[in-house]
Amino acid sequence: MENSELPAEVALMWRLRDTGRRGPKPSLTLDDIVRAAIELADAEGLAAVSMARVAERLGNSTMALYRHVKSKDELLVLMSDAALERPEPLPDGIDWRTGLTFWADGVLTAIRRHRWYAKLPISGPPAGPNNLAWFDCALGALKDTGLPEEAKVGVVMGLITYVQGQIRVAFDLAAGYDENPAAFSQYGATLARVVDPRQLPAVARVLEAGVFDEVGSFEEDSEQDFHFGLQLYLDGIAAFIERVGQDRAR
Amino acid sequence: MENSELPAEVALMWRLRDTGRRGPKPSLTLDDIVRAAIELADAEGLAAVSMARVAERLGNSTMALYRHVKSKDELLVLMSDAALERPEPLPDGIDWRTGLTFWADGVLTAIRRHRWYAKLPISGPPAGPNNLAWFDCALGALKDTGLPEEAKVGVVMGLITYVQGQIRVAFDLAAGYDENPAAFSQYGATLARVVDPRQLPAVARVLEAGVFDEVGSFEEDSEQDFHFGLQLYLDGIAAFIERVGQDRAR
DNA sequence: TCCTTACTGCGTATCTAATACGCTAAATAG
DNA sequence: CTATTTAGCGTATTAGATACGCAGTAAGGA
Repeated sequence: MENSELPAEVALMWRLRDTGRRGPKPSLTLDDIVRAAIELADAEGLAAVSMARVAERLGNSTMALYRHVKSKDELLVLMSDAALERPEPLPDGIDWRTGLTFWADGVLTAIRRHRWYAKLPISGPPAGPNNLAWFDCALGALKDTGLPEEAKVGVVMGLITYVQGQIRVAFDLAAGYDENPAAFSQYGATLARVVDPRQLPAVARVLEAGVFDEVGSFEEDSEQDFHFGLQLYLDGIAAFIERVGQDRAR
Repeated sequence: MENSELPAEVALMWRLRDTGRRGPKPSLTLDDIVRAAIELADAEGLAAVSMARVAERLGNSTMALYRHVKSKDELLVLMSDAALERPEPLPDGIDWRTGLTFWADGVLTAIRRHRWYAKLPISGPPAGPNNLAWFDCALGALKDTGLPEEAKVGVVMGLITYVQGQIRVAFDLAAGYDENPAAFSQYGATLARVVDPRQLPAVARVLEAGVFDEVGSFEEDSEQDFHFGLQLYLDGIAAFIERVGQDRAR
């Protein structure tokens, strides 16, 4: 029960701080702070999250926050766990592929509510309660595949990376689009202007095929890209499961 | 030849600015600035890259830089293209799978030289000369697969996302490890302390199997993870190529 | 009950960074 | 030779993180 040995941020995420007995009643709670920061980020983006703005939102002074978090980075870590609410548990008896697709859609939906999530730096392997719940959920989907535990972890880590990467790209592009739509609709034309077919023959071929000529609705396009790439990765997992099963049968 | 219609950053990346005739000779060039910024980031990390530090490195004043770049963000965009030197062209007649593996290893090597690269925000689809060269290289590897151009683009975009995501995670974790190695070696123990097997059965199973008990050398582990995930994705591509080939045969 | 002490909120001050603005001087076009 | 551009740069403004220390509060012990 020695919380002292746990990394500070982990203890905070699980709210394991030994509640101090003496002194004034805190008028702020960690939950308040994290919630306010998340609301601010939702409303005005991650860049708007400053200690001062968060404190203002709570009607407190800036420095009061530092009684509850060691630094802004620590606050960001707490936000990153709190933003992902608990996953819906997977329906029972579902096959792994359907399960992981369901899971990936869930991640996408959860992060869509907090687009800044994809911009946060990764501070370590999943350790907060919500992140671990998602991790558990994905691992659980692989329950009946016969993969050894270590392989499940590898598969899920790769999937997380893929999913978060795809989301990050999609949101960054969408943000760039909102900022300067012209640059995007011109994309094909711009490339055509700049690409020398002798230097970049494959890009030139793509341009000639007109792939970049019209960029449809971003939301739809990126949703399609997301699922397309996801299916590729899931096909890869299927091949891997097959391979491991055969090795084992021998 | 109207450069005016090109997005400003693209024109800069391709160095298409119409060289001003009048006025004093510039003592700084854009290349100097970008090179200095990259050296600084290599040496002390992205956080050390401030306009002041870059200028200092060049023996100029801070504000002089603003004659060449509109903002720090623009400088970051220029850095992100300049940091990826040209790819080695793929050996001729190589099959797509070997080609993409070679390509992915090349990306990994290139980014390893500039670890901050993985932290940069994505500002748009590839548009700089170096980024496009890598894009071309990957597309070229799929030349003989019979995939339609649009599908090639989708496959390559997904691959880029996967590769960069994996690299980002690996470097962030490595940075976290350097900062606080204890937190990593304790990871398994920490989870064991905090995980309730009824709440997170799959994670508990992984812990019981001892998967997180010893975390080997990070460089090696992440290299293995990188290739493992890459192979999964490539298996997925193989399945996709197969499928498209069959559809076409019908 | 009163004192000790841990703990809270917060004012102040410092440091770092981005960048707007406007001046001066250098080239070159005409 | 003058008007026009443009480079470099000094100054000042704004924003943000966070160190430091004071003052008041409430629980535990005497």
